[in-house]
Amino acid sequence: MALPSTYADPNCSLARALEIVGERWSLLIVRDAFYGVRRFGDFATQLGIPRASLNSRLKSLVEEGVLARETDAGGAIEYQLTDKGVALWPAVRALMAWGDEFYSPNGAKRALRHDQDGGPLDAGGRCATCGAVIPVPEIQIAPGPGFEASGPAKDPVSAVLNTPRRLLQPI
Amino acid sequence: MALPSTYADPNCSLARALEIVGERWSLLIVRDAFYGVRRFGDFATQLGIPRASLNSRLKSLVEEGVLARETDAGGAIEYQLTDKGVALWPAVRALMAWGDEFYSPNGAKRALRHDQDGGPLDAGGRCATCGAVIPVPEIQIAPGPGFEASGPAKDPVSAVLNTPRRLLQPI
DNA sequence: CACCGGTGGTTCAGTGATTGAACCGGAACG
DNA sequence: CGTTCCGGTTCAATCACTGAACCACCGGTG
Repeated sequence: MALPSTYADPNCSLARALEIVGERWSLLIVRDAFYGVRRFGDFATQLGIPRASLNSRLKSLVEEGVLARETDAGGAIEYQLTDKGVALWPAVRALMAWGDEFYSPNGAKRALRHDQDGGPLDAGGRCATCGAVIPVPEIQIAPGPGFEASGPAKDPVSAVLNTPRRLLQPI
Repeated sequence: MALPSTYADPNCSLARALEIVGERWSLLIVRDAFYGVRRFGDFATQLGIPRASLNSRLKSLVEEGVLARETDAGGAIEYQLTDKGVALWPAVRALMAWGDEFYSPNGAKRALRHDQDGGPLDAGGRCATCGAVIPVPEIQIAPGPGFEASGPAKDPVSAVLNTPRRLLQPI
């Protein structure tokens, strides 16, 4: 989306939201951030996105306050979801659910569970066991019935990502 | 998004979903379809989208089965949401809610209610009065507290759209 | 200090998509 | 007939994305 002329409609929050996360790659970067990816190089290899595009997207996501760019103890740069970024989870989940429903005949590619009690999450993000809406850090993600294993993982990062783990847990 | 090389990741339903509705304008077209817009010209003036782009998007959405292109009794062409298109509602609602939360300080720009009993809908699409998850055709949409009236409506279509009405109800 | 690998980031030409404005053609109307 | 409405197309100009090579910094190591 062009920065100069945007979607314009001042009374549509969807248009506003899409100005931020509607560009190519943006939501996939956010998804990876939910999965625990934090490093520039990991985003690049994981998504297969050109480094120039990745840099531009990270920059705009940081500007908009969806991601925070931080230097960790070892001096390495880390991109982490802010609260505003984490608030995108329902949208990400809804789109994933739609993709699962219409393009994954064998069931969800990723199964979501409540990490505390193991209950599966319904379409609304509610745990079937305890009935509560589960906060993001307590959500466990694992390969689901529709997952298609493509041989042993190519790179170490996706190997880790295809293992059951909690959202936001750093790699 | 390019048709040739896509997001690739075969195990991510988000990537799959974004291949369909992730292109510029696509989700806004779907939103307008929820609002009841059905005609080519109405989409064009309502969204301010170039007609060539609109045509290309409508074509791909029809190909993907999100919209259906039909000729009505009077011979006019109408684009309507299919069941698959209507299934995008939770994603659209989630993104609208995110936009409202972070970019509309005075509250939601559009208020959602259960048409049957007038109960407001929560973030999960549940009616506060009857407690049920409300099906799309029973959802009423109206200007909310964050709505910014910009003088009398310019064109008759947006005039109608800024009036309380049910989703999917043709203009 | 010279060298080295890892990592975040930049540059740049080539390609493809988006834009806006003008144009096309059929159908309904007078 | 001439006009208007409407879905759709054409086209040049612009803009964004891509891929591959390159750069700069940093912390070791010899």
